[in-house]
Amino acid sequence: MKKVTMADVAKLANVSKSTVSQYLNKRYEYMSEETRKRIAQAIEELGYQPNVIARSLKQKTTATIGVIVFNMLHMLTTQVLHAIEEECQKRGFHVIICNSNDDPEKEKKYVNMLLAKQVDGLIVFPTGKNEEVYRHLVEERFPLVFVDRMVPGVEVDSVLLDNFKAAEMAVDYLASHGYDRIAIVLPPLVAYNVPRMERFEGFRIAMEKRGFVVDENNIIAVTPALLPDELKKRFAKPERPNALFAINDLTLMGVLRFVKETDICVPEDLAIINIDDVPFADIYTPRLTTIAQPTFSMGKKATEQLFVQIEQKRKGKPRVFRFSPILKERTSIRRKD
Amino acid sequence: MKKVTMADVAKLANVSKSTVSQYLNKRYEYMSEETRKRIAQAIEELGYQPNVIARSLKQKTTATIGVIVFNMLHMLTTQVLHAIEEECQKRGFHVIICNSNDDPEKEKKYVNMLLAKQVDGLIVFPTGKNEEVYRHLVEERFPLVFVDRMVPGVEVDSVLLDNFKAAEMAVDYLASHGYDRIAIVLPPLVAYNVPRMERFEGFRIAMEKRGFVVDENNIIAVTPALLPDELKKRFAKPERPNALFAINDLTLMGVLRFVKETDICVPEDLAIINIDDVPFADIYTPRLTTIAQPTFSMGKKATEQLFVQIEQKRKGKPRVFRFSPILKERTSIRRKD
DNA sequence: TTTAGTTCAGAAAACGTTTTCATAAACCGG
DNA sequence: CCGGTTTATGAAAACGTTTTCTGAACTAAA
Repeated sequence: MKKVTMADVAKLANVSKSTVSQYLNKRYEYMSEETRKRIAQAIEELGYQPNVIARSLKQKTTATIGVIVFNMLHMLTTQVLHAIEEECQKRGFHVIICNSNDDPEKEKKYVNMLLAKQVDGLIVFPTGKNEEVYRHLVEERFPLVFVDRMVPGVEVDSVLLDNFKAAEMAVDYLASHGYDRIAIVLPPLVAYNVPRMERFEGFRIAMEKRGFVVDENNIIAVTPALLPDELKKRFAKPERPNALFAINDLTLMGVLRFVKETDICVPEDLAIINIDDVPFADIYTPRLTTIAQPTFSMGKKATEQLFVQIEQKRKGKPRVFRFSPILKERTSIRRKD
Repeated sequence: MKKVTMADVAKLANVSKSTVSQYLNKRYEYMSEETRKRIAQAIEELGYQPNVIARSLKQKTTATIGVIVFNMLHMLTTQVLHAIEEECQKRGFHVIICNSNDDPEKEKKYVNMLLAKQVDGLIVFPTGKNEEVYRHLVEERFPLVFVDRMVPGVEVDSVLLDNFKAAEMAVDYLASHGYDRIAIVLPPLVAYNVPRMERFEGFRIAMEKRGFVVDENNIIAVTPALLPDELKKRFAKPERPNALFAINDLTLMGVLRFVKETDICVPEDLAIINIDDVPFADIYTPRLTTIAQPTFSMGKKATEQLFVQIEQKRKGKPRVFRFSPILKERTSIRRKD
């Protein structure tokens, strides 16, 4: 479709391409009112639109960043993405979004494709299983920030929830409301999933600090799909927990499904708290007390941090930004007397 | 960071750039085993990665499409986006995602920026208020498909829910379960929002077909935030509805909030059905009967259709693809005797 | 030996910008 | 009227590819 180029404009306006280029870049210093008019007119007349690709080639900058996420359907992702888009929009940047689907191979492929496409920076929700790839990026001092997860051996600016605090918050809130048999429910622990580990560790430590013992039986680490059954098994055993701490929204769903399939009353028989605010928290019965992540701030921060890297080729040591979780007090926990 | 170019490879391999280019494009026809080896070796040694921007400039194609959505946080958007990404991934294409936030000005700006960036096609969840922009695109025969909404005066391939059928489905399901005072709840009607209009029209027609009269009082058209109050007002009046049809997930939230704030029992006092499946439908009490959109298929179709346009510069008349809604029978409606 | 294909590979011209540098024209004070 | 500034513009070389064309070297047929 688009055919008209700068040369056409130049011809019509009776000036050289250089002059048109100057005009477009608003370098009006030494340009007569007259020429300016003629160029404006020519552009108008031809409906000229500069070709950004050509400009990119010359300038070695594309005003585009890449974002690779490991799960597009996750609420957290959506919300952080939203903030990233908004921040980029402000700066006239575009966002290419890629879904690694938690597959390291795909993630690797995407990193390379995006580099080939000359993106100016990368925000990654890392699978965690591509150490060499990440490391290569930092060696090349390529602008990069991690979100949600971080990767142990790799030093990169990272934006994360303060997972310890979140877990501690959960335990404290439950304990201070009189609950004493707290179980944690989470997907199986794996080393490369840092937040998961941290939440679990935070839980353990907070429990100990409170003088609670963490019964093996009260660590319910199983993939979400199997959760309802696993919980039923647990509740068939003695010393039932009277509170459940679900490590994220997905496990919360498992917990709620379990609750629904049994005749357990929340919060009378069982208190529930979880990390990740969910859209239905307010309309569920009982209203769900949750520990929200400040997703919007996190996305904003990640983008800002990426831009400081882009602008001033990385100065000091990479930093890890920990965001404070936010307790949303509702009614799935009630003072126990 | 990246410095090594085709010229470097050529030098090291002792061949010309042209030959390297041939190699990269796998045009091995007239290339000696020997040269091939040397080039491969040189590429390996230098860690060469082709610059896609340069290629794009020459080839006038970027292997990138743009997607402009009017609401990034909407579930439908997320899911369709997911499908789009997946389809593009298969074809080695990238997706630039832009959020117009239902602001026509932003949408227009984005269209132009994406064109300037030479994307190969555009999938738009249109605001509906940019007729000239859309029209310009179709005049230029630029590959374009609309999703979710369509735009009356503009002929473009569009992927939509069969909204009439969805509304009819709701009415029929309610009616066949013995409900006779059905109210529709929706945001205020506006002409540029086609699905909203269609759902409303579908509702009216289905009601008439069933011999129901649609009482003015049973058209609750108000912005979601005000819904709970508006519903309370309605329920203070006589001839209360015994069933509510919420036109989408957002209005459903309003309805549920209302329910929660009163002592109305679902489904005993009031049946609820809505368009858009929601993630908590299964764990809510009662489990929510919904009319789901086949979001994944819709995203897939949109992408496929875009690619037929990209490949064979649009042949016949644009088509509108209507996707059948899917009734998810749960328990927020129960046979009324 | 010449001729006519083959096989291979390089030179050079695009693609549409930006940017540097040169220089023409106009002005200006003495 | 003359050098020196200032003001305004253009020529041309990049940027890193792809692609077309040309031609060298080799082979096989005449």
